[in-house]
Amino acid sequence: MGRAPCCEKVGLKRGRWTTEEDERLMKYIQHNGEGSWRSLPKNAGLLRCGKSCRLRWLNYLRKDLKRGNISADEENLIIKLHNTLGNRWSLIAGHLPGRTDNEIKNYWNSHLSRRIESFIRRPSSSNSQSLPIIMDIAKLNGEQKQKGGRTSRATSTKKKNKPNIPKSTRDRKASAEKENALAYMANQEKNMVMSNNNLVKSSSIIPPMQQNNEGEEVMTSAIMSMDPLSSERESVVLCRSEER
DNA sequence: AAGTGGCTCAACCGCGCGTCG
DNA sequence: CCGACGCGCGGTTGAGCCACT
Repeated sequence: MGRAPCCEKVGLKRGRWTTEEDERLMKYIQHNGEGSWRSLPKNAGLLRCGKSCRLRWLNYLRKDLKRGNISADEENLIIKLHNTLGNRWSLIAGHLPGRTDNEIKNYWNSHLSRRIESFIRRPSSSNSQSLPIIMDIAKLNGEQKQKGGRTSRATSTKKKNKPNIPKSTRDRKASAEKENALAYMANQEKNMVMSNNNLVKSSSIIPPMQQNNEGEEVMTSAIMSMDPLSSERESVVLCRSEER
């Protein structure tokens, strides 16, 4: 049983888009507007899945897209937003005009996460460009689920049929390194909370969501900055997310 | 020059949510 | 109320490029 596929995949084209397909899609949307993605390919004469058309339009063909490198300002904003929003790339993208969620997600995975990992691996290095370590108390408490709204894929029960087994030795190595890094980060984060018990008595005491003066629920998170010249924790700031 | 590994990013996949009949 | 449908989202994949040996 299960859910019907989003579209009939038999006979549909996949992979890279050709310029001809791009033009066809752009022309169609210019005349008919966005939406109705399911019927769009048929109406536009494209041998593509509706989803594929939507993705191509949103991530590549839209006029308001900003191409080129992510600026330092944008990068800082991404880091800040990722702290408050987590892996909610579409929300983060909403704060960065002309950038797509896919672009930000890729940038995070290929640039920023690696930089954060490498910084943590060398906490006493003299790298003054190092990023602040940003962490979320809710995650330490094992409370990753957000309240209401769309649930994060990370928390969903996925991979029933597809165990995450890397195929090549290269992939296995990368996977193992990533796991080591994540375990290390988790350990570091726990130590941070424990070693700053003036502010955080115990991660289990601080609720992941707290109420503000208006009675609204807000997420509490801790931003910990580390002096690159010292292995000591320099400061700990409790902050609240802007919106939830 | 050929082989290998690392990186980037466009595209795909699968699932959750909102809407509608 | 319930199920089907369409959309949107986040995670993952893999082709292509580049650097290094």
